[in-house]
This record gives sequence, structure tokens and C-alpha cells, in this order.
Amino acid sequence: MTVMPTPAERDALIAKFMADKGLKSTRQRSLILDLFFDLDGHHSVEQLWSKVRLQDPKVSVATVYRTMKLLAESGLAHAHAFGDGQTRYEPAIGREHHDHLICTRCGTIIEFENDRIEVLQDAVARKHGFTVTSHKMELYGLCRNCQKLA
Amino acid sequence: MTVMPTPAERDALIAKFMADKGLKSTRQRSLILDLFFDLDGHHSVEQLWSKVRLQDPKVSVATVYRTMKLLAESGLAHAHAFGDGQTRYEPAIGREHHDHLICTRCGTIIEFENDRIEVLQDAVARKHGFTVTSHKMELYGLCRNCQKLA
DNA sequence: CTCCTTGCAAAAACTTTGCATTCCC
DNA sequence: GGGAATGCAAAGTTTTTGCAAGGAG
Repeated sequence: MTVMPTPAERDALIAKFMADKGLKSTRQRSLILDLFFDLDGHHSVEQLWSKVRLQDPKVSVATVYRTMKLLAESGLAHAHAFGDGQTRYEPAIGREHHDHLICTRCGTIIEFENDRIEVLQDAVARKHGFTVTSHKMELYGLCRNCQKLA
Repeated sequence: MTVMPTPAERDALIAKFMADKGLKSTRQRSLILDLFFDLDGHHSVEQLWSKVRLQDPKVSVATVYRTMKLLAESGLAHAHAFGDGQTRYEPAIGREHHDHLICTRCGTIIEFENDRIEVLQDAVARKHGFTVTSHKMELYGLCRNCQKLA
């Protein structure tokens, strides 16, 4: 179900993000966005910063924090708090919504999609008068491999 | 669906918790547990500490942190990270599992239960070879009241 | 030229920890 | 009495912020 946007589509979304927020395009921001959207999975600011520094050692971690916060506010990234103390960000462009299965032993994260669950979630929200803008579902347990080892 | 345990049942669960972990019963711990299990909803350590101090101003916040961590490890409390920077704890005794609708504007949290979603979650996990031990589902959006105001 | 953005370091917010003292059992 | 629990303060983590300097439009 994953629909990768073309590079042009991606750039258009990023350009819209900049325009909507009145942001300037800077060397640091472009670098951070390029690296971030090429990543799969869920990355802490620290992890992202380490990749950024490989290409430009002078970018400060504060800039990465500021950029990711803006991205999350605008919906181009999703922020997750999986239980370790860090916020992890995940690209939200050209992807269907999905949820997570998290192995509490080895940390493996598996993504899944389930339309029927989404439908039920919407129904629940409506019943309570909520307009849902986003949601998170995380299932914690043991993956196949860790069940054998435990 | 909420099934309140009798005070005796609750004390039995707490006693088991103490015994299983080899913990001693202290004045501070008893006070913290009593107050915590009388609360509804999701409370930060800071909030809980402020209630504890009303009855015993000398209890330190470190003790509350330590106690809540033990409780969460033993399953008598659930820890949540709802996106503000704090861990919130919620009593897990005598309650059916439930999930949360969170208003991103006013912070209201509504709890709900939906058996059909749970069934689907289990099916998804099985398909990926996972044994699920717990899960979280959070729907973020605007509550009825904030929709009018926004 | 103007305002936005950055880097740096300091600070803030939350949580954990070391250690001497106190308290259960 | 002995080991566990506590209080206190210091330290640890993660994230935010103030401000002077630099950069984009």
C-alpha cells in the first residue's frame, strides 16, 4: 500500500510546507529534509543529527530539533514516543497511515495497515463527538524470534 | 465495563505486588499507593506528589518516581507518554483495557473500549507471529467543544 | 536591508542515582 | 542487626531558548 511520491512530488510538498509556514530555504534545512525523507523507520533527533553531521559537521543539534518540530507540526512527519525517553520521527509523505508492532525484547518494529481498524476508530471518535486528525496504535509484545529465545 | 475491585481485593493485589518483588511496606509507599489508586485518569508524578505532600510534606519526589516505576513494571499501573514531556500513570486494577481519545487543543482525555478493534489487533499480531502483551491506541483530534471554538 | 535562521551555550524540564541516614522485619 | 527504603542533592537526559552573528529573499 506504500505509494512513494516521485522526487518532484516530494519537493512540491516540501515547498508547500515552506510556503505555508513562511519559512526560508536554507542549506541546513535542505540537508536535514533530504536525509530525513530518505530514511525509513523511526529516528531520534540524535540519530538524524549524526547523519547530518557526516555531510556538514557544523549543523547544530538545535537546528535539527527546530526543523523536526516544524515538520511534525505541518504533518510531514509523525512524532512517536515509544517508551524510551526519546521522540522519534517518521516521514509522513507518500505513505498510507500505518501502525506498529513493537517487540519489547529486541526492539524490532513492524509496521502494518488495517483498514477495518481505521473504520472502527472513526466510528468511535464520531460517537464521542471528536474530529480525529491523527492516531497512533502500538501493539507491544514478543516477535517470533524472541518467543523462541525467551 | 469498569469492574471496581473491593478494597479487600485491591489490598490483596497490592500485597501480592509487594511479595512478588520482595518489597517492604513503608509509610511512604502505602500513602502513595492509596492516593494513586483512588485517582481516576492519568496523572504525572508531579501531580501525584503534590497530593502526597498534602498528607506528608516530607515525602520526596524521588520516592514517588521509584514507586510508580515499580508499579508500572509489575503491571498495576500503566505508563503513558501522550506527547507533552511527561510520563502519566493510570491505575490498572479492576479495569478493562481501554484506549484514549485526546483533544489536542484542551487536553481532554476520553476513554473508550471497543472489543471489535481488540479482536482485529490480535489477528494482525498473529499474522506477524507476534505475541501481544499490551497495546496502546490513541486518537488525537478536537473534542466537540473545541471544534466550536477553533 | 530586513527579518528569519543558525550556532552556541545556558537553561529548562523531567527523571535517575549516590550516599548517608532511617526504617522495616 | 541487617538489608531495604528514603531524602536530599547532584547528575543525567532530552529538549528548548536567548542572543549575537550570519544568511535568504
